[in-house]
Amino acid sequence: MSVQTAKRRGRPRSDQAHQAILTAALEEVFAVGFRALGIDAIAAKAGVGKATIYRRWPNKAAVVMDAFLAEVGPGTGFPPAPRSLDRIRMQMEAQSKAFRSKYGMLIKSLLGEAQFDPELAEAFRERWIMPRRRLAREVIEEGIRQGDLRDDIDIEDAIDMLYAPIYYRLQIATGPVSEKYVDGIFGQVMAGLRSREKSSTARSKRQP
Amino acid sequence: MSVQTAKRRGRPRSDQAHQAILTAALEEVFAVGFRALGIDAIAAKAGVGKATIYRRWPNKAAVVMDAFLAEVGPGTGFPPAPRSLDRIRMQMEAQSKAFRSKYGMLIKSLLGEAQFDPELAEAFRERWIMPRRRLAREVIEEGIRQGDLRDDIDIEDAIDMLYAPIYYRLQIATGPVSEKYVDGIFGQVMAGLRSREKSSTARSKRQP
Amino acid sequence: MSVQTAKRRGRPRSDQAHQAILTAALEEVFAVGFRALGIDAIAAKAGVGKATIYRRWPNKAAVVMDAFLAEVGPGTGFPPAPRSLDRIRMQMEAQSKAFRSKYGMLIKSLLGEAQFDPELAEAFRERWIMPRRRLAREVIEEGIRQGDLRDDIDIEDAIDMLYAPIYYRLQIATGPVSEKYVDGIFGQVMAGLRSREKSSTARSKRQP
Amino acid sequence: MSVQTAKRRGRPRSDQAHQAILTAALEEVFAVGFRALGIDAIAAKAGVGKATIYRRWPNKAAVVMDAFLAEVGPGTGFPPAPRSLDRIRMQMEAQSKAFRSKYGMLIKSLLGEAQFDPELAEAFRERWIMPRRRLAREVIEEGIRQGDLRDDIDIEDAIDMLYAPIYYRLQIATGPVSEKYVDGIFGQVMAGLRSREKSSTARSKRQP
DNA sequence: GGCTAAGCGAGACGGTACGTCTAGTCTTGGG
DNA sequence: CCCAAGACTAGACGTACCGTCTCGCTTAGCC
Repeated sequence: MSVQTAKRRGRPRSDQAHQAILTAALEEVFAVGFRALGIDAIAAKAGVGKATIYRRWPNKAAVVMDAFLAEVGPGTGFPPAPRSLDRIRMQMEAQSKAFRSKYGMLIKSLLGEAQFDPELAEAFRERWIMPRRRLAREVIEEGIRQGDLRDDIDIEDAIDMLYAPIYYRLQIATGPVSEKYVDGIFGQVMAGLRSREKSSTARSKRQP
Repeated sequence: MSVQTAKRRGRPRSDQAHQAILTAALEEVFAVGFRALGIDAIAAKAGVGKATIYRRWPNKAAVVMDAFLAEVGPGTGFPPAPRSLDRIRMQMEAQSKAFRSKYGMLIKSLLGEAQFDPELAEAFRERWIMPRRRLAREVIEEGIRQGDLRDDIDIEDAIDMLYAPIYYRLQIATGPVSEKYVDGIFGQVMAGLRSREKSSTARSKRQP
Repeated sequence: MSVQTAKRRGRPRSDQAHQAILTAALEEVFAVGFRALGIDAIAAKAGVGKATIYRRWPNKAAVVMDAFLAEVGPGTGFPPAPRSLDRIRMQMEAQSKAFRSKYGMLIKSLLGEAQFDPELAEAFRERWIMPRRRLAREVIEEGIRQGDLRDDIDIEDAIDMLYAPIYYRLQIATGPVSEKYVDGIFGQVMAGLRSREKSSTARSKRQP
Repeated sequence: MSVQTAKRRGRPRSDQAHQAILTAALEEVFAVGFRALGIDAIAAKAGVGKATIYRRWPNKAAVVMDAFLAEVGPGTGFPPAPRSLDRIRMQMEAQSKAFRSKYGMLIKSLLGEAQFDPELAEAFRERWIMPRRRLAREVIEEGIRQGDLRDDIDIEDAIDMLYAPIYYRLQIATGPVSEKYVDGIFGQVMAGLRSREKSSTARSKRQP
């Protein structure tokens, strides 16, 4: 509120240029890959001076990060499901599906690059990882309230167990991030998190 | 057979240069970080021509990979423990301890870089990840034989659930890779993998 | 006629801004030199928008040219002297003195820049060089009338011989533009221009 | 002699690249002019990396200076003439002819640029100006020995009077650097430098 | 002992991207 | 129509690093 109240003087920044840059960045990164991507190429394709890019972002990783988030949106909401456990599984499957798509390469690249760029790392964490973790946390808390999950579990740890393997496979490629894999992880983790009294019902869902 | 048997003609490669390069690479990478590291700097510090490096490694990532592995050794063996579950936990704790040390940054960097370099990715997988997975697999199989773990679990998935969170936190830094964290993950995962029977009928599991 | 008579519409140009720009330009050029001088810096120091500068001058050279001329005035008139030859010498010495002052650098810079900028070259010639040449021409013509100088000399060539060496030394620095130097040039050139007859028959020269 | 005795180690600099750069620089400067000339263009045309240029010259002016001198050679020697005065005139005419050629623009540019670049200024003075001044000095001294010129003249001043006007016209363009102009200057200056006893002979040479 | 092959340190090479800079133009809201 | 502010396109600049190459030299095995 207070930040922009003092009306900025001078020519305002062009939203059109902003959008053109993000679009060009995304096209380029899909065309040539993250490493081969050059700021000059983005500027040329966007019909923009390099200075206009550097005025807004510190480096190409930040541009691509913004372009990526502008494309995939803030949080890929989930349709409600009767069983909260189903919602978790659906969430994981949606995530893994994104990883298998062309955006998987982008996430790989951004996470890889983030290992060398603390600011990018923070942006990746706060703008990509955390929104999804918060979603997951809500669903898990709902599962606890519904009695499907034990009430003594560590939710953060639970989220890690569910989602870390997906990132692990994306990055290390010990195997595909297939739907089958995700279901397997989900099932095994749930075996440890599920309430004793309901375990028979829950278990039968996927393998009747 | 023929490669090394037929004594190479000409001047043999200098082991001294080899070692100097690895040492210099490690010192440099700790001094300035992986990204800022340059082949020229390694060559200069090692008192070696650049060509001597390129004759042996394709790029700096490969050099650092070798230097790293030469330093940390092949597999950090584990002292046997009476309970196989204890061995798994000890193994995880040892791994996380390495991640917290100065080598954590190296692993972060190598895994990050591997996202852009398929050859490095394969080297990282085959020379760092897989040896440790094989170790883990042995211990888990032992746990199954001892009846501590159910015999219907997917061992690969189990390894992922145990170790992926450690890499996840190393890279995404949603929290520290502390001993407490590792124990928490271990406990929750084991809650789902452990045999229901109190390990008394362990021997009978393989012949139902 | 129409340009200024028909009262310009809209807000009139600010004389204050005009002066601020010239002052700022001169200060800057003395502070950082002509090459390092930037339009942005002038605008900032003058508290003026860049457009206000470009609305009045085509480039920085023109600004500095104007600032320079506004400072040194149109023509540095000379006090009359009994002997016209003395007036020429005095004029040369005054010129060389200006060259040794801080304005020398400005003249050097403007003349240097003029080699790349035809408009600046013309401005420099018409507004700096020519007024001084005309002054010199008058004095020489007076010398001829007085019989001190031969009446068959080429006045333009004479001016060149007298003044060119000063510019030559300013630019090429084969030696200082000292008073002694100027006197030497004056003396040698005069040796060739002076009337053979000891100025007694001066009046008779125009009717041979 | 001593400088290069300690045989340089490493790969020697390529004379071929050196030559290609100078040739390209000259072609480019004639094609687009000094100001519009870019290091990138030279590098591209020469088939050379930019670093190779910057390794040898500090900036484009230095490159063009070298290219220019390599083209016009060290000193444009003069054919001997019976009369030393004739040799001076011939020398001046040769110089002015060069100024009228395509090299005139180069000299203009280099001298203009030299006003902003002390190193270039020194190079221009020592490698272009001074060799020609030394030639002129020799001829003038010969003229004195032969008795054509007075023996009390200041030779440096005499050279300035003869040559400065040519540079003056080149730069300020108060008129063309024509042969007629040069002859005029020569004549008038000589009128002041010539020995009295021989003046009748010398004068009749050009206007019999 | 001479020959040939390969390795060695040094450092120049072509190439490419970077991020900075300046110029000159354009777009705001306000006078 | 002018003003200050500041964003805009365009493109040169000089740096840095990469991975290759070319020197003269050294170190080995083989003839």
